[in-house]
Amino acid sequence: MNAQFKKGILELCVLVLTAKGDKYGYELVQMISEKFFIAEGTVYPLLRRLTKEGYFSTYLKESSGGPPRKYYTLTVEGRAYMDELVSEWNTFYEGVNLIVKEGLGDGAE
Amino acid sequence: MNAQFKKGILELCVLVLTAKGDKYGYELVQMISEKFFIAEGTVYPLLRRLTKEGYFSTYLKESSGGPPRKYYTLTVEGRAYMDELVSEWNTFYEGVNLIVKEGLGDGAE
DNA sequence: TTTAGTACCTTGCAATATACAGTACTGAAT
DNA sequence: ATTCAGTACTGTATATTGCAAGGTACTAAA
Repeated sequence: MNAQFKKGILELCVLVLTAKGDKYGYELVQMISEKFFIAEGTVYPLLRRLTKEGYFSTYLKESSGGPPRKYYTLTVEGRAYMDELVSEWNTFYEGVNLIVKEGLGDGAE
Repeated sequence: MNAQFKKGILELCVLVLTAKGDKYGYELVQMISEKFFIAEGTVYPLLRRLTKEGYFSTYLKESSGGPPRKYYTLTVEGRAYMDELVSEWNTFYEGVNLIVKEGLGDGAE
């Protein structure tokens, strides 16, 4: 999968995936990996950055069968930022799809 | 518009927009600008790179009302690469939309 | 002659995904 | 007992690419 496509989108992904409930890093890696390849080394720095920017708060929790997990909770600002990104994403991907349709010419232009 | 979203996608855009007929740089800038913001300084280097990589061939043509235009013609390799990118894009945006749906929970998860 | 529009080019910067390397815990297989 | 796979998090160096901001140069209208 084209690595460039993911720029900015992974941010959107981790934000929306924590919207309905706290998630830990490794769990997010697995959830996103179901849809397309993602490197572990990408997610953790991203989560740290978003936390630093105030979009997440975190807490540790013990795990049976491994080291403790760091859970990420979306803050109020995080939720607002997520809404903004989702809205931008919708505008964006629809625009791209129009261009693709226009270019490939399935009779709709 | 989030600048990161466009990484790699502008490449896809200029390729598909030349699929049905040769286009010149400024024209591509205008076509893409109808859907979302794009900086002129982004498109020209991109077109040069894709030409260097063998995906475009070019020719100059006089214009009434301005300097000569540089037209870009999609090569056979360019078309193959475009097909690949379109396919990757489709997989990608559908994956992202599933994640967004999953996260925002409109009952479909 | 000055401005707006057309049309192209170039450089430096910022953002971010990846590769790669490392730490550390648990449990099953050798 | 030890090795390995899986879980879980951290950190750094690198490559790619979009943007800002500058520039050149042509035509036509104010």
